[in-house]
Amino acid sequence: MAKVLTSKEENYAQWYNDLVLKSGLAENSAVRGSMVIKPYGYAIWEKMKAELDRKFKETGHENAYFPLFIPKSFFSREAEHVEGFAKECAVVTHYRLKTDEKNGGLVVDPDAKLEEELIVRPTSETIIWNTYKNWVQSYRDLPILINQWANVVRWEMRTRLFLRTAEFLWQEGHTAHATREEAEKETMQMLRVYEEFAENFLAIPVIVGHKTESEKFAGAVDTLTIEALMQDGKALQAGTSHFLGQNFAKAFDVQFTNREGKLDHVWATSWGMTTRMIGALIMAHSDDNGLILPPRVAPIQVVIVPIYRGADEFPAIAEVANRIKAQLTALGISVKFDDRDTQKPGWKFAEYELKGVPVRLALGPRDIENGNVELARRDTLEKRVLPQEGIAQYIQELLEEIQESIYQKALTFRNKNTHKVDTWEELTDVLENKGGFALAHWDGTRESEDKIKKTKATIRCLPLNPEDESGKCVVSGKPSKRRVVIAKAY
RNA sequence: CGGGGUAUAGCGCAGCCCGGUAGCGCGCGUCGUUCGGGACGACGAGGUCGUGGGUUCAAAUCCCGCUACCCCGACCA
Repeated sequence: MAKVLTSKEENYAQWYNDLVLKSGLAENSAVRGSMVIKPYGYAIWEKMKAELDRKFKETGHENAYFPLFIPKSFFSREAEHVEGFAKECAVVTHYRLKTDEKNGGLVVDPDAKLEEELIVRPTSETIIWNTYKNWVQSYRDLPILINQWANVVRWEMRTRLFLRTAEFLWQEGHTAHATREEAEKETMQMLRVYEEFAENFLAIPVIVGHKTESEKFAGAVDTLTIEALMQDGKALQAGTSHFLGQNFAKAFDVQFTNREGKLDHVWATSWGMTTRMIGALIMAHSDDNGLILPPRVAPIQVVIVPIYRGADEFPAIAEVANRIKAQLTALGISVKFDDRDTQKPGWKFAEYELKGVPVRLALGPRDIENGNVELARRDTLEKRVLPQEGIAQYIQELLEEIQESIYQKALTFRNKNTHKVDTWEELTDVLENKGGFALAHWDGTRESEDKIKKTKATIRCLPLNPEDESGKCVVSGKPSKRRVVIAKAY
């Protein structure tokens, strides 16, 4: 088969880019740093949304929608928050265009300058807290448990499809609580939601933990993260959950009367997951033949490809194909019978491999004669000829097996690429030569962290539930009680 | 914002050094043979060579300006 992708061994970044374009997930748009998410890519996003949304509802949350534009003054109320986002904001300064009388064409009408500039939201904490202020008077109004599905804009210098685009889609949860404990519990609960989603739905094993002081979200007291390992040995932050303390409540003056009749500021959290997760999905599982999608997130779980010579051979094949399709559909499995006569079987095989469809069935005259069907697994590329009888049931179980097998493969990869290191030399060896996660002792100081950052790697997280183990910081040699995760990251 | 590069058909590129009226592969259309791993043949359609100026009998090609995009840094979900 003619390779359409660059090999990932040869050039991982090129492989990734090729794969996104050729599998039909997305393409670069005419707008700098933005992308067009094509129907197939969007279908994956919709499946992710549906699953997460279900989990959010289960945990008591509701969806709402807040404005795209945020007045600049809102933005500047929380000092760290401004600091963190100021350098990457798109700003609306005017509201009208006019015809240029000298040269023709359109120009911004200087008379239409806004009194106060509007920021295109890079995240919605400020506009939301400005709104919540009016919703909260008493402890009886709490908690507020709201999520929003939206687009946000961050004017990044360099962009990459799905991983870092100027505009991206995400969900952002923003909750308000009467007590610190409750807000902390919420932060942890949502982190666990993401963890479960990544591992069980996307089959991506993740390490959960706290960000360091310097890596946490601008304006947060504590940032929790899920960190995934990609096949090139780089880490990817795949979801975050922040405990915001009373920072935003104080900045936006959100107070309530508690049970004791005293005024207090509310406690806040925010948490988010983005279309970057699609990038993670691609880089965690796929190979040189294309995407490998875990069945739970695959928009098409089974494709049926007919093989026939003359048009007279087709009806008998179509009859069996449609029967199998109906049986699978009845089991809740999404099936496509690709009966186009404009592409040939070999072309279709390659195309669905590129698109990562977990199971492919091929039906030809030979199979019709023998009552068989050829089944091919995308993840292992293994092919088997099986009886048509009972095939739907078999596939239902097989899809579960594939889901698990993809997860196990990713887990094995991560374990193989996670190295305990005890000296600076061992750390730099992992970062420069081996790739993957380095587990190292760190003394907890900013100085040591900065020294680690000089290697272009970062402390990805301080894992939850670490094994207590005393050791010495790989930078300073000072005593440390536990290991942290260090890696180069996207 | 610093360094480098690119702009020629829907996509990927050659042509530029050495000026002479635009080419290749893929894709696309029609017809025929094919169809169990990205088929083959024949014919055909498709380009103001990013943009503005200059040099010249003549500019995709040489010179100057502008714009956009890409890559490497700093920043980031």
